[in-house]
Amino acid sequence: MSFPTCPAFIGNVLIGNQKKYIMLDIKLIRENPDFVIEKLKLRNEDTGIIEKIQEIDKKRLQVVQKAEALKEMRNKVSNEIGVMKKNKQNADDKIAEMKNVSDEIKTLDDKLRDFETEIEDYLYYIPALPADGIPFGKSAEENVEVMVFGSKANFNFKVKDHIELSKKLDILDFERGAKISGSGFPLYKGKGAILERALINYMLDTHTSKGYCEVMTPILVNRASMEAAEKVPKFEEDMYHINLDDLFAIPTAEVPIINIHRDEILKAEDLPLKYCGFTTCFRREAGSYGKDTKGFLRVHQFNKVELINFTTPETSYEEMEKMLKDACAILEGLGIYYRVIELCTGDIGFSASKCYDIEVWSYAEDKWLEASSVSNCTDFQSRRAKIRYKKILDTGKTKTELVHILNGSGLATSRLMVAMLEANQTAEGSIIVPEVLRKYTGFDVIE
RNA sequence: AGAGAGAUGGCUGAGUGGUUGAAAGCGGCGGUCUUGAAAACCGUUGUAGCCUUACGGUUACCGGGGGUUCGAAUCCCUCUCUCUCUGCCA
Repeated sequence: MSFPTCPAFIGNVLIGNQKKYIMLDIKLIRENPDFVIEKLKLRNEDTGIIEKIQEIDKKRLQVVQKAEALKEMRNKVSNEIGVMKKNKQNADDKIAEMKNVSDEIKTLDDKLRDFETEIEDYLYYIPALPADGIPFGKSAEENVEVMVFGSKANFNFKVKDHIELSKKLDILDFERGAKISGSGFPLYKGKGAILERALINYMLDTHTSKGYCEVMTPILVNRASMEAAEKVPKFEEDMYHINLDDLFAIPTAEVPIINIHRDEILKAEDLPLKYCGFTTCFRREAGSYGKDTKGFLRVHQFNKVELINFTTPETSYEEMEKMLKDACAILEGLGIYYRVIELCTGDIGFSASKCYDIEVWSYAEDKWLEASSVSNCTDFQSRRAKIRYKKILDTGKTKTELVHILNGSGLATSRLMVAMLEANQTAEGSIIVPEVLRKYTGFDVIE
């Protein structure tokens, strides 16, 4: 999904959110602010927010120390009171004294909570720091093409777009989908529905054969899961939401799959932990205006196979390359002309440190369409979702450390369907089914 | 959906206001014994902050949040989840 760019820091305007969202490690800001500022500059972020955080953090620490010293006294004296009472001694003086101390502690704790909320509210607007070596750039125009697979086909007839093709073959019905639910809710029919099912099965079989554990997850999730996956409240208006039960329709399987291990400590020997899962995905696409809205190009409901990898910090970038290959393998199997681009610092998603996009060629639109996004979110999501693992140190001791989380679409069927229908059309307007799908469809051609 | 019961360390499970961060057992780790292993015995064994060069000290955590109290695993409120019975249902 696309993330809006981080809003600039403007005084207290952004403050006041009650929720707690720790995204960037406060320790990193505490210990190495220059590094953080340097990295944020690459993302064209206002870095004034860092100094503000440091300032509050200092005040916070003073309050913490004062409160803890008082608590130490309270604990000691309270124990003494207990002993005195046991010995039938009068402890009224001490109790009165401790009452005052307790009140003071309460005041300090309130203050502390305010500081922490304030810090977290600032942190909430700081995106993940870009990884080393990411191409610098301000916008999507400065993304870098990494590789191209295949070559553009030459058609000796005028190519039809996927809408025209599917209408003629009666495999997709956007009008009736709109009647049932609204625009952007496609209806698959006959061989169209079978082709969709074939694609999903082909993708799942391919991934599971490479060691991904297939999961079938809930597609309505609670608020806590959405928060852990960094989707809410920042993108709340992009979600379908069921008020009565406070449940969200997932925008991607990334949400439920990441939440499989929320608040868990994983075993080091289980990493990398790889999942693939098919789900239907729902996106309100609020504010996407009229851009790319034809047919399948932008829909509210679509099907997607998602790849998720929980791994160690040492191996996450290596694993990312593997995940990219796994996603590419699907397109290569289908014989689709595609390219991989590496997103520049100005275009990477909010929670990612590095991101590749896979784009498929649309002959009708005469342009590349984004079909997949493979991201390394490092510890950004795991910090909020509290997903850690026991790291075994050289000394033999263990240390609990945040895992790195990678996600990649492998892939969404809608854009893929656009590219596939267009690329496999014949002069007569029928569709040749790619070889790898035939064992799933049971037919070779749609005509 | 209604009625009842419950949620404690890696696991089982004690603990109902005062040195309880938490008995006991299991498991894990280290050791003694053994040619080796088992058994037995002895010791050790949670996480996260903060202070300290270190030794160490200290705070918080018994499902989540809030409250009462000098003091809460223990009392009160609230939320979530689990189990049993009843109802409904693909």
